[in-house]
Amino acid sequence: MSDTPVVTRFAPSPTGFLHIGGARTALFNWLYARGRGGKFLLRIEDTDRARSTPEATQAILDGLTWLGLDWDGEATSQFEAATRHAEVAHQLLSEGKAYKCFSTQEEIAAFREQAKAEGRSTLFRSPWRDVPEAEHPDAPFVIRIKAPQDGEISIQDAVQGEVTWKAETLDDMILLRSDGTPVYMLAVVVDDHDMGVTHVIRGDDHLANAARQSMIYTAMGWDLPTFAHIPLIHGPDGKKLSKRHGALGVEEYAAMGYTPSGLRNYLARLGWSHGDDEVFTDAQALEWFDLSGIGKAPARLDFKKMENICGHHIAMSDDKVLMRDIEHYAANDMQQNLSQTQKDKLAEALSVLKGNSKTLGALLDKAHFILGSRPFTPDEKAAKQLNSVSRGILKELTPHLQTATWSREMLESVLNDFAASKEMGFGKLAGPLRAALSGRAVSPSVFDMMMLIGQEETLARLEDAQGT
RNA sequence: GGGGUGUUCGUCUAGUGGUCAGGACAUUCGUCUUUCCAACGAAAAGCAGGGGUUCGACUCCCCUACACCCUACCA
Repeated sequence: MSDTPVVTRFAPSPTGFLHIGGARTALFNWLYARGRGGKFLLRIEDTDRARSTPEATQAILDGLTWLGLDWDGEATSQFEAATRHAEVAHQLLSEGKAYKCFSTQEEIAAFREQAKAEGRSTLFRSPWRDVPEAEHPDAPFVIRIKAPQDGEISIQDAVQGEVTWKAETLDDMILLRSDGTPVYMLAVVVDDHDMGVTHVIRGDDHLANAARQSMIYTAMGWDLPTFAHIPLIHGPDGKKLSKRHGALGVEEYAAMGYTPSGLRNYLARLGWSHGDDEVFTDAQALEWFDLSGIGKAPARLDFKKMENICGHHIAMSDDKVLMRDIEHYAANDMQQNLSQTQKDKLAEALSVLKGNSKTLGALLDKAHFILGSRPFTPDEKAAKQLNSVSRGILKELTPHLQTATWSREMLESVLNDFAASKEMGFGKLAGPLRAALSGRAVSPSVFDMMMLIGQEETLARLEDAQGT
C-alpha cells in the first residue's frame, strides 16, 4: 500500500478507566494502522508514579478489549524506559543542546508570581543557559533543552494544517528533573522514536506540546512523525467532558447496553466523516478511514444518536457476535449469568429479537418471555391488559389453540378467525394474549412468541393468566 | 498576561468562489400495525457578528465575540 509501514500508538495514562475520549483516540489510531496493514501499539504512560495504578492499567486494557481494539505485541511501560530517556537527555547535554539549570522551584515560582502581578509574561528564562561548567555550583539541577531563541517553530499537522509559534514564546523546557527522572515531554518523544511510530494521532490538547516536542526531535536529529491532533469530545452541553456528565468510561457505555461495534461506529463518526455514510461495518471503516476526513471542531456526545447507530448494529450483527455481547452484558452489567438453556433459547429467538432493539437492555427486555419462567407475573402495563373481560376472551380462545396445528400460518388464521367471530379488532385480542405470554406490554409478535415457546407452554401460560 | 486552535439546522456532519446549502439523529405531524418496541412518510430547522477582496462569498483576508487547549521538576 505504502512504502513505509504505518505504526500508530495509543498512550494512555493509567490514572483511571478508559475515557470515552481516549477510546475514540485509540479507535482512530487502530483504524489508521489496521486499515493500512500497519501496527497499532499500546504504551502505558505511567511515569507519574503517584497517580498510576495497576488497576487503572487493567481497566484500560479491559476497555480496549471490550471495544474490540487489539494492539500489537505487549503493552509497554513508559516508566520502565526511564534510563533510556535519561540517556537521551545526557546526550543532548554533552552535545551542548541542553544545559544544567540550578534555579530552584522556589525561585521560579517567585518569578512567575511577580511576572503575573506585573502583567508580564510568565515565561521563565533560566540564567544558567550559558553559564560555563566551571562556574556550576554543587547543587541539585534539572536539565533543560536549549530552545531556539529566535525565528519560528512550525509543525505540519495532518488535521490542523501548518501551525506556527514564535520561538520567543517557547521556553527552555525541562527534560530531566532534579531527581534524574525524565519528564513526560521527553519520554514521549524518545518512546515514539524508539518504537518507530510514524503517525502520532492524539487529542489536540497536545497540539501546543508538539512544538516543544519537535525541538527534541530536531536536537536529536530524528525525523518527525506525522502529527494528527484531533479535537476533543465534549459533553452534550458543549462543555468539556467532566465527572458531572457521568458516563466517562467505556464500561459505562457497556453498562448502558451499547454494543462494541455500535460504539465503534458512533465514535468513528464523531469528528470524522466519509461523505454521508452514517452506518457502516468495520470493514468499511477500515477501508474509508483517513486523516483527511477528520474535522477540526470539537464534537458533542449525543446519546440518542448513539442509540440509533447501536440499534442498526444490533440488527445487522452476526448472531455469534451478538450472543457474546449479550452474555457479556448480562454477566457484567446485570449480574445475571445466563444459563445454558437460556442461551439456547436466546439463540433460537435472536432473529426476531434483534430487528428492533436499540440496546442490549431493550433486547433482553423483549426476551423476557423466553428468559423467564412460569408463572409470569405481569408488569404494570401488562396487568392492565388482563382484566376480567380479556381473561374471558383468553379462556374462550384456549380450546381453539388446543386443537390447532402449530404452524405460523395456522395460528394466524385461528387467531384472525377468532377475533372476527368476536367482532373485535385483532389488537383487542393480541394485547391480552401478549400480556399472558410474556407478562409485558412490549414483546415480539404474538405469533413469533407462540412459535418459539410451543403449544404446550402457550396453553400453560394462558391457563396461568386466567387463573388469577 | 502570553501563545495556539476552533465556530454550517438543537446535535453529528457534507460542502473548498456560482448548490433551492445535502444527509443522519433528535423534534413535530402523519401512515401502518399485533405492541407506549420497532418500521415507514412528511414537515420544520443552519452558514456566530462585522468589515473587506470579488461580477459573485459558507468557502479567501482582517477584526470582534464566544468556546477550548498550552503556558508545571502532571501526563
